[in-house]
Amino acid sequence: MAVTLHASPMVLACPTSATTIIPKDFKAVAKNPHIFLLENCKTMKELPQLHCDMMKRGLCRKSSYINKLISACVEMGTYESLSYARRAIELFNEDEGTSGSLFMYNCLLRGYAFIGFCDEAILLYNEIVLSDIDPDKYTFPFLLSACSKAMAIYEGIQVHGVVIKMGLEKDLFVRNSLIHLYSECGEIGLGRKVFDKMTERNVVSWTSLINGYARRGLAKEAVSLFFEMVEAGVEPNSVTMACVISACAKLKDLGLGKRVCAYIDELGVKLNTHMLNALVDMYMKCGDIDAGEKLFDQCANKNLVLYNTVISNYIHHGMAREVQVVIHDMLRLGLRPDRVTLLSAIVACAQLGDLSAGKSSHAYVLRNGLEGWDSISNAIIDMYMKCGKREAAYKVFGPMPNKTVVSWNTLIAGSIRDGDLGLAWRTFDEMPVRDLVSWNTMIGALVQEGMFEEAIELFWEMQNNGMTPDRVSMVGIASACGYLGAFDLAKWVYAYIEKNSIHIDLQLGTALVDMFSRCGDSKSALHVFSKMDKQDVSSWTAAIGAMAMEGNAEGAIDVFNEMLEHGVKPDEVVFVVLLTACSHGGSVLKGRQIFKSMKETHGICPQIVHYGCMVDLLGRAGFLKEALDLIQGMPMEPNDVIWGSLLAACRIHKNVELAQYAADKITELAPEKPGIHVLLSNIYAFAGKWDDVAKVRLQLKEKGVPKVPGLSSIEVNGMIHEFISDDQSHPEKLNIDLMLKEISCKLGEAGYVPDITNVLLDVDLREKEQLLSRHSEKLAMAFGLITTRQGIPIRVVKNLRICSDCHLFAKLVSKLYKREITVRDKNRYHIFKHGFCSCGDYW
DNA sequence: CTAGGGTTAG
Repeated sequence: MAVTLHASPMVLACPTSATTIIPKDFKAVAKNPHIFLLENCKTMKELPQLHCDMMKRGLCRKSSYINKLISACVEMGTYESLSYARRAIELFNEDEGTSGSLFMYNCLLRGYAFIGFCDEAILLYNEIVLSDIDPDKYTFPFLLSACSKAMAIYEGIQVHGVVIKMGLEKDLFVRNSLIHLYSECGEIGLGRKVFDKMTERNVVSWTSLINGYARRGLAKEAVSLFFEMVEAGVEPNSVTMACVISACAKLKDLGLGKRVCAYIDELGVKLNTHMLNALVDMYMKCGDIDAGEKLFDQCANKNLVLYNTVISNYIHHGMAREVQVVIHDMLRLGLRPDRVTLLSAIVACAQLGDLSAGKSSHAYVLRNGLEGWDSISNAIIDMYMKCGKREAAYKVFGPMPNKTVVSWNTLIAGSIRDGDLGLAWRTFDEMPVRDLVSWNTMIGALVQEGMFEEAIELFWEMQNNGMTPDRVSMVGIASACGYLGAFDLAKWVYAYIEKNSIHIDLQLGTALVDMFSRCGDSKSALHVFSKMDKQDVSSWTAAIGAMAMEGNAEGAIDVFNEMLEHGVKPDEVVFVVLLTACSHGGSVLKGRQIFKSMKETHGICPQIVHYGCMVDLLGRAGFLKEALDLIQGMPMEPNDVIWGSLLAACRIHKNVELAQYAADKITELAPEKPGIHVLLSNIYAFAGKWDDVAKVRLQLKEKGVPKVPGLSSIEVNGMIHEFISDDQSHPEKLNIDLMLKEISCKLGEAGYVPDITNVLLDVDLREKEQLLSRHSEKLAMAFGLITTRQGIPIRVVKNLRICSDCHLFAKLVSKLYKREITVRDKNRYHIFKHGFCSCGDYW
């Protein structure tokens, strides 16, 4: 007695292209024209009419005709055609004296299996049972195959139970289907269990299991199982070989792939299209595009799948133009692109921002009824979003009957790309199911927007919602930690990655190096860097940046030279970091050399940022004249940043005249630039030119030029506390005030005199000191002294550059309170110990 | 009757 099954409500709509039916016998054709027509019926256009004609002639009472009709529908393989077949069986049942046979039902089940309509297959199965027909050993392979295609493990396990109840579990085909099911659904252990119990195994049993391991990424096991199979005396066929080759492709292990190829030669397995396809895929996935292309070009009769393989690999390597060329090529050969081709085509349009090609791809999709496949619709949404056509994207999304979490994620990512964080949030809130990608996307967006605390908060919230952070989550959170200088959290991040053995790839490795470097722990930064299994310019740049952060020019140059020894070609960015390191370290000589070598040795033309670095380097060191000469000899027009660097240098070296000149230039180029006026009035104030100070102040007021407020943060017990200048809002305000008073007394006794040159106003001395004493970094330091135990280092992060008074203040506090204090300002790290700073007072 | 190729979002 058979048992009925429960189907989940999800219905996958996946039409596929039809296959050609060729008549076998012309005499039979003449005798049975309807059979001939049915065998050649490839679309649903002609079928209803044919069916009608058959009914008129009473042919529909013959099961052989209905069987042919069902076959035709199964071959078409669309939801529409299969529903039609089902109606045909119903009509057949309604006729007196006829009822559907198990063969018919099995045939239709095969159709559902073919396109992975698991729920429809289960419903049909229930119908079979309810009409008192006992399913047989042919029924279950189809049913299981439908479950496999739909990745419906829950339904598959139910079917497995029924199989046992019906005593069919010893059938070889049923067992093979079960292995396949578990392999497809990633339950390789269950597949292995079925496999181990078998007394009789054939090549399909082995191949299914091998493929299961390959799919799980356990390519090593897959390959060794393959050798085991050969030893057991089972001869591998081309399917087995294709599976093994694709296992190598997944491993991205070209060496192993080549060894397997040699073995194939030895065994004498003939190369067929499937294997060739697997080979091309392997070469391309392993990064050897040329080898893949060569094989592809040599192939005499390329089929659709081979084209699709090449096209999708092009997409993966960002070769969107090549995709368009190849698609053009296949159209010329008369090959009809299918849904997989279209998917790549649309992705290519999205990458290129090619709206017109995207639109025609969309039209092709609609013409060929491919929109039912949700991946296609999602790709179209993404394409329209990337082409800046938000409305068109929503037009596709709105009526989509089969929205998935990917559809929602695509919208979110699109909104973020548009800079519409509000819309992204609303979409995030609105979506019915959120997955890891949804959370990671939002976290990434917050990081990009500079909302680091919020990013970290969302990171915890994500875990409260049952999500386990992955590699991508860690990349996002690592940069947030870096920017916040949240060292405790940074250490946790790294420990978490180690504990959960999250693979540190290029992206994550670089993020971690950067994180530790920004947290002032260059040792850990270099440690992570050395543990990365691969390094590129970006990761080397991050490592050099760790040196730059410390103002260690020598170290930066050493790492740079090491990079060159490893044969890594420098790019524009690495020189920016390198020159910055020289600037912070005061290495004028080295800086000049590196700047010169850019073009002469490395063939990289200095851009405006590099000139900016040089002006900064020269100006800071007091070579104001040389800096000015450099600016005036630049091959491009100097911008406000360049003049800003010079102005800052003038402030340090108190050159009022040149400062005025630079300030004029800046006002010309960027009248709204914040900070410049402050800097200039600073210089005037120093020179006692109070009239000019007043003028600048007036300008500031009139134009409403924004002044960036000083902002400092400190991490205590994993919590980030933020302070703005003259902060009155912190709950610990009273204690902080008391602490500041205490410090100021102690410092006064030690001979500390506030450095008031940084206060730009002609207010009286008392007021100046008052303003100074409430700088955000001082508040943060005081808070740190209150809340942490003796001997615990205090780490403060500031959004602007530290002022000279706070610098002096920190030095003395480090000595009097015997505390190590780290202040990361906009540019670099200052580590205060025993009354001295790591920057050597040069910053 | 069972096994193999191509797939979107961070």
